[in-house]
Amino acid sequence: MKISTWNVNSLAVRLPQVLDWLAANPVDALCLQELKLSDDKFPLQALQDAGYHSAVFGQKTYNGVAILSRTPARNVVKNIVGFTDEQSRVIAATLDSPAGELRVVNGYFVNGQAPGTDKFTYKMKWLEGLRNWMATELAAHPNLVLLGDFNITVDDRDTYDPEGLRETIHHTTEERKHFQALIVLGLTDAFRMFDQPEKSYSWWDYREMAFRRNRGLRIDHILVSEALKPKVESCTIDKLPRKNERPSDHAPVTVTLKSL
DNA sequence: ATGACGGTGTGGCACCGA
Repeated sequence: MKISTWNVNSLAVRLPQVLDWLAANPVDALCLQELKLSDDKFPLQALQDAGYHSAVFGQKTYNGVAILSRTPARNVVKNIVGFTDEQSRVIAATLDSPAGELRVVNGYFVNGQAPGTDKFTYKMKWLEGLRNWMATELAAHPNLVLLGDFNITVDDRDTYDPEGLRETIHHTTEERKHFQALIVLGLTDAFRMFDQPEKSYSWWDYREMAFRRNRGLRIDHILVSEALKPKVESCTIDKLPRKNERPSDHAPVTVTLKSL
């Protein structure tokens, strides 16, 4: 089973690229973030023609998440249970495979702007709400992946300038503590289960030729539960779509699970 | 460097992302 995450930065603009990518990478599920469109504008038919069901939690202009899957999603939950949120940032669903079921939690984590701002405070509260809810989700679903755009670098390997960006947004001790709180629940960063190329990133600024200079961050993550850990075969970042015309600023990340 | 680029919605720009 292959599950992917991709922040597409507007599905209206990126639909052709998503369809091309799915044709080349027929994954079992693709979790999207930053749809930037309301549910009525979601390209349900085009994705169905490509062989995918869609569970959608859209929002006009900002945010918006969806789970595309080969088999229909069950028990869909929108946003963090127990945390009131005006913004469409989380969608969870259960997917079936011949070998069992998989709970997929897809999140577009809060950006947070800068430490000390209201948006940073919102990010911290949001992360606390997510952690609390994930404890319950994990108890109910042993086979679980939490994936998406975390807007957090885990450590110095995840950033092109660990010194210069120390304690700036996506690099603060406070954000990383919240990430570790998810790890403590029994989740594992699938990407770091394997040897990876140095300077592996999943996001590059559109400005200053950041992609060509590989000045990026690894902020898109796939965390797997304890029960899934022995099944993880690989976890990779696909930089190819970032080389397209009109690319998203993020690259898709894919985990492969054996015997599921 | 309060910049850059690219998205949205609005309206000839402002706001936001990371």
